[in-house]
Amino acid sequence: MTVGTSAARAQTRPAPTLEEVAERAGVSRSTASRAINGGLRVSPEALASVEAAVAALGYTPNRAARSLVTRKTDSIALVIPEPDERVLSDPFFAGTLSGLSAALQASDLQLILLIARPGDNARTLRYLRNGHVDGAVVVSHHRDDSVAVALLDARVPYVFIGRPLSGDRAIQYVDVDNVRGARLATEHLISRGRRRIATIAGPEDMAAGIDRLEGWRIAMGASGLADDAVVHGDFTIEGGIAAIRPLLAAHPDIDAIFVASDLMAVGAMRHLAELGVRVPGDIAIVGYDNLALAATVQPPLTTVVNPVVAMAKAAGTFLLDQLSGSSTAARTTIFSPELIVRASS
Amino acid sequence: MTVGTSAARAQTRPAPTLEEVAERAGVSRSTASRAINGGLRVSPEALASVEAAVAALGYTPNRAARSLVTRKTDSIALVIPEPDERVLSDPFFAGTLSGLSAALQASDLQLILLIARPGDNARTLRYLRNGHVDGAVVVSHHRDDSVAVALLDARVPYVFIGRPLSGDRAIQYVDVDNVRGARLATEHLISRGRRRIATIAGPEDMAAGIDRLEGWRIAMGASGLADDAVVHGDFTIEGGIAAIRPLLAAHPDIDAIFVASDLMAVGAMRHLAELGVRVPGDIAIVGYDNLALAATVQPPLTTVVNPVVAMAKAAGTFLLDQLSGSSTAARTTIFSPELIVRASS
DNA sequence: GCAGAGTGTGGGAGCGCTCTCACTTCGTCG
DNA sequence: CGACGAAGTGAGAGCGCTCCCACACTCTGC
Repeated sequence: MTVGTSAARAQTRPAPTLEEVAERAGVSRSTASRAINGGLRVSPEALASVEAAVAALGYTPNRAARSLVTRKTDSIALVIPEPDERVLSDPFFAGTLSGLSAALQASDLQLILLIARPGDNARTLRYLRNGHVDGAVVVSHHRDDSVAVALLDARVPYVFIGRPLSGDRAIQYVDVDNVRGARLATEHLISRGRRRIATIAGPEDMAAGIDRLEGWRIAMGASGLADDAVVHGDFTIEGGIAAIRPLLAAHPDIDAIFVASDLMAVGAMRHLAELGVRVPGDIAIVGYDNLALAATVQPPLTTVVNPVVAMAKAAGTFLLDQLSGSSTAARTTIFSPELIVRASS
Repeated sequence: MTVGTSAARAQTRPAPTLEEVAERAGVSRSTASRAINGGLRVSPEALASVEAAVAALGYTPNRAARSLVTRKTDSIALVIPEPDERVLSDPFFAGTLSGLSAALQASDLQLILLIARPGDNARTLRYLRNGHVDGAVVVSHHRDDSVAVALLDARVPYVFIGRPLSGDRAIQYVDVDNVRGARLATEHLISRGRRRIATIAGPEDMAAGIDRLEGWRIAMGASGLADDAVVHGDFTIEGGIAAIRPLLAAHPDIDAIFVASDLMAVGAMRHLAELGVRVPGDIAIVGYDNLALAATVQPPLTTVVNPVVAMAKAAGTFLLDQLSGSSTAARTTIFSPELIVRASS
């Protein structure tokens, strides 16, 4: 009987190596390796006995050793600039994670969360370019993402989720057509007979903010309506609440508001209710994003679908394609927005 | 002039190695390694010249090579059982991530998101125990987390966030005292003169659901009040909405509800409003979690603070301690809940 | 004066894996 | 029937790093 078989030695018992698997299977390390990695050029018998040995030993390839020779890490980074609560508590973030992990499920890639601290961009970039990850998905938020350009130079496969704003170079991204979404929303209000349509726009340093404002302007201009009733918010409920008072003060005659995010729309509706303004009776409201919230507020909110999960999934799939080499062409995918009409308009 | 210096060769230019750093610094690989890893037993001159070489070359140690010999991966996993939207879109999840990444900021540890697919537990466990990560933080949700026990056996340092339900063995976790929180909430309602206090409890297979129900029972029992008005929800808005009708049908005389989550409380309040029931006039409401939402609904919701970020931070710090060897004793940390009184009660 | 401790340094082994290459054993065709 | 390719295999090198060890060399104290 062996001494200290389980308790005493458990903490130091090393993970089984390929060598051990090979020995147990009665083949060479080379054959064992081939058997494990797809089984090409391996006889059925050898394959079977290696598989049995793997199962018996509970073998998992040592990622570090493999990575050292293949120069791949089997992991990709989800880069999140600005680790403030704004990003993480953002409802989109959860969707991004869902979609991305769904896309990665079939593959053996690990998802590494790379939270880029504001000041420490250099560190993040160094990490990305020195071969620690095989690819990167960047959640784009603000204008100054120097990450983008650096990624291009580093030749690391990447995709942005959301059009990055940093300049002129061709960057691969997945996004939804926010201009068109805002146009749909605004045209819907116009078709309902509204004429004095204001907008609570998003931040001016975010692509979604800019594009949705532009879509509203285009729709208003196309119908010959004035596009002067604009106030900016920060995409939060509080921002929506805060926007209402100045908007009504400057434009008391408005009969509809296109709000660039559901959260802001909810805030706006709440404040309007307090002021005794009826929705949609006095003012019709259309939001954006189609959060779960939109269906459950009173009145249910007309809104534009923001297909975050699908976008993230597409980003993941695209990255996978790049990594497998089946697609090397730069590509951007633009999803189509969809209007969901509910009682608020 | 060299041919193809940047464009042509950029994509294949290998990352600088320690060997190159050493050569450039005029020292041996050993000395360079020592200089990079803390600088012990290295002369100031050697240290300086290595540092200069590192900067000049933009050197980053190859993690795989290092990991191969040190048998550490410098990464920890955040394990998330059940990758359905329930978990990821959970507001706590964002908080967990925030807290954890805050705790890890100072260290060089990478955060790997390990999303455990329901059926594929074996794969997750194998990943965890075969040395792919140095430690794990597990977001505990449901009763059957076999992950817990396996982690114990695997001797991988770990912490659970939220008390795991899987059985009798001593498991290290960080949690908030949900029993006490529920008691605080219920006692508050009693002190306000309410006597027929119902509860919308959480799922019976989650620690938070169980504990908050128990806290309510204890408080009710201590005051000699009947603890029969119980209905279960799933911690979502929809769950709160759905709970109201059966609750009122079975107990039409209730004058208060302790709702085990803010989301359910919001749903409940919304449905009560539709039924013409006044809050807090007819029925007082207390929620749980203190989400941002709680402060902005009408009426603002009395609730109990659930310090998710702090808990995650504590979990991260604890894990760090374990990894550095400064603390090996099993430990559980229980945070104190705090009642926030607003207009709904 | 010299043993002993302490300090800085370089050489070399080896972590666990993949991959190239050489080898054997077939089947198949001219 | 010899030549050739294809298929299956194993030996060996080496990825970039850390760490052990041997080797100088300097400094102390008797």
